Parts: sequence; structure tokens; C-alpha cells
Amino acid sequence: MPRWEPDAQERLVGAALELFVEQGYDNTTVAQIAEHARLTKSSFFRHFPDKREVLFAGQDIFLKLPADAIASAPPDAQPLEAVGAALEALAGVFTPERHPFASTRQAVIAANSELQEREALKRADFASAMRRALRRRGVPEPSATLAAELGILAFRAAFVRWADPANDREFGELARQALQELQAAGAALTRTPAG
Amino acid sequence: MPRWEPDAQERLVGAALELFVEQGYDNTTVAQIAEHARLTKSSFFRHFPDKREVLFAGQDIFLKLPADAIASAPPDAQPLEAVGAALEALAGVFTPERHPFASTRQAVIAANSELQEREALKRADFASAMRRALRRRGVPEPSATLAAELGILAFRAAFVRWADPANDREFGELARQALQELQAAGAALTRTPAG
DNA sequence: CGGGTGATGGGACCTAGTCTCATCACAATA
DNA sequence: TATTGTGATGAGACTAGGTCCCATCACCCG
Repeated sequence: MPRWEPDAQERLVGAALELFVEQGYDNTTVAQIAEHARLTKSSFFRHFPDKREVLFAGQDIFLKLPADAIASAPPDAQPLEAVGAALEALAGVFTPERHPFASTRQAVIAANSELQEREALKRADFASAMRRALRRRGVPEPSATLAAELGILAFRAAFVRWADPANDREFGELARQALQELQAAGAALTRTPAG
Repeated sequence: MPRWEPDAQERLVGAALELFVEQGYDNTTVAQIAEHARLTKSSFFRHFPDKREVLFAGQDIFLKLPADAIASAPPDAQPLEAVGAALEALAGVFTPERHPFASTRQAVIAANSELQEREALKRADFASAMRRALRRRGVPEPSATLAAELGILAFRAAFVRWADPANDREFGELARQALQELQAAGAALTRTPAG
């Protein structure tokens, strides 16, 4: 039995998303979000370091799951195979139930450059985590960085397709496909060296 | 004869960098920067939309120069050749005179995540500009995105090497080399398809 | 029943950023 | 010389994000 009304953080996230959709990110104050979650501004900042973070709660798994997947890939797996495993490790995050939330959230982010800025930083951290995991496998530079960035590109493409309202395919499958498409494009690009 | 003391923007940038180095980005207020440039807080925000932007003044050329270079590349040039031309178009920006400023600035950014966030966004805009320029040449997706991102990776690697105090090589040359290294790594990665 | 513990409320405080209005330095013109 | 226009600046009020500190409250444990 919780001491106070439970799930404060989830309430804040829900209230924030709701208000952002209704009246926009800029026109919503932290005090409003907190109020709608039956909390105060003080408590909001106990749960999130700043206003933007309320839309990036729990994103730490994007650092841990893929890195673990890369670390535990077969020793003889190629870098891009490990990256593929990293993306598939995230399939559990993108379930059909979370589809409405994810697409709404993405629409809010797309409407605000402050949020896109934060998202860009998160992606950079994501890429960095995969890069480090690949380095630990002995993948040299610049291959590790390149493979990690290919993973990010595949992730972005897969997410866009997954978030489409008409989509009914599973994220891991979309990610695998996106990675293969990038691989094919990369092979085409590097087949005829530039310079 | 200028009406007021000239070069207000340059004075603000100089004052900001100086203060950021001395006492850190967080511990420096906009009012302090303005004061050191013999201006007021009001004027600061007339020259820059926010505090971070003072370190990204004039970065618009990173959108225009590369895009123009890609647009004016020979019609039969491969995507990565166009990207190479885009990076070389920036050589004029990275002159030896700007070396001290650039490396100091980069050290300040490296010490503050708020600034890294802004830099990540700028890089995304940079990549997007190159991607669009490639699309206008008829390069299909995902090749355009991939080539643009390879350009960003090459740019980052080249900049790090150029900014090294011991470096005496020209930026365009470093960029070309970085791009070729990435190309080689990409060929190695895609030689043995994953999955 | 009294003392921890952790989440919360409340409010003071600082600074980034916006907005409005007055002022100033100079140019152009009469 | 006087007038008027223009663009950059100064000044100050105001909002909101974010920090900090302290009191309070709900519950657990001894």
C-alpha cells in the first residue's frame, strides 16, 4: 500500500503529454503539468531534471539493452550483425500497446525544436553506447563508429515505419530490414570509390 | 565612421568565450557577457536568440557552402564525391588563424552538455542540408541520407584532427582522407552481409 | 507510542528570455 | 542650421525554468 497516490512519475508524463497536445509545449508550464498530476512544481523537478526530460523518461534502456546485446553477441559475429541484435533487443519496448503513446509523443517532439535538440542528444548517447560496446568487442575505429551510426539510421527508419498508424509489423523485423537496406545502399556507395 | 562602437557581435562572442574559459559556461551570466562587451543584456538578445548561440555565430555557412558544392558538382559525380566536395568547400572556414579560437570553443562545448545538445542539433541540420542537396541531384533514399551521414562523420573526424595543436595539415585534405577511411571501413563492413 | 525515512508542499531566489518604450548617434534633407 | 528619419542601444517590467532550503506528512519499525 503506497504512502501517497502512486505512480507520480507516470502521472506527470501522462499529464505532460496531454497538455502538450492540447495547448503546445511552449504554452504549457511545469506548474500546470504538476497540477494536472496532482503534484507541485517542486515534485516535478524531483522526478525530472528539466521540463524536456518528461518526454524522455526511461530512455536509459536505449543505452543498456543494445549495449548488452552487442556484448553478448557471438564472438565471431560481424559488427553489423551485433548491431542488428542491438536493435532487436529493443523490440520489447515497441509493443502495439505503446504505439499510440509513441506516435503522439513523436508528434509533440516534431513540433518543437527544443525537444528535437534533446532528442538529438539522446541519439548521440545511444550511438556512443553502441560504439563503445563494439569497441569492447575489438572492432577498430572508424568501423565501430560507422557501424553504430548505421544502427542509429536503421533505428530511425524502423521507428518511422513502426509508428505509422497503418503499420502492423513488429519493430525487430522493421529494424532488420532497415539495416539491410542501409547495407545495400552502403555497398552501392562504396562500390565505386569517390576521389 | 560607425555610430556606436563597431563589431558588437564579435565583441559579444569574444567576451563570452573569454568568460566561459575563465569561470565556466554555467557560472557566466548573459549580463556579464554583455557588460564585458560594453553592452547590455537587451542588446545581447538582439544579436543572439539565446545564450548558447553566441558560440554558434555564423554557422549558417555550414548549411549553404556544402549544399552549394553538392549542387554544383559534376552531374556524373558519385554521391560520395559530391560529399567530398561539400567538405572541401569548408576549407576556407578552417584557416590557421581561426585555429586557436576553434579549439578553445570546442573545449568549452565539450565541458557543457547544454552546448553539446545545441551542437548535436546543428550537426543534424548540417546533415539534413547535405541530404536534401543530394536528393536534388537525384540520389535516392536511403543512399542520400547515408552519404550525408558519412559526410558528417568525416567532418567530425577531420575537425578533431585539424583542431589538434600539433596539426599543420589543411582541413580539406584531412576531410578527404577521413572520408576515404570511412569508405574503406564501410566496404569492409558491407562485404560480409549481416543476418 | 515515539523516532526514522522518504516523498511532498511551499516559498524564496536566480537567471534566461520576451516585450515595450525611451533615447541616442548619425544621416539626409531642406 | 534645423528637422526628421533610422537603426542600434538602454532600461525596466514581466514570465517561466530551475535551484535550494525547510517544514510537513504518511508510513514503517522498534
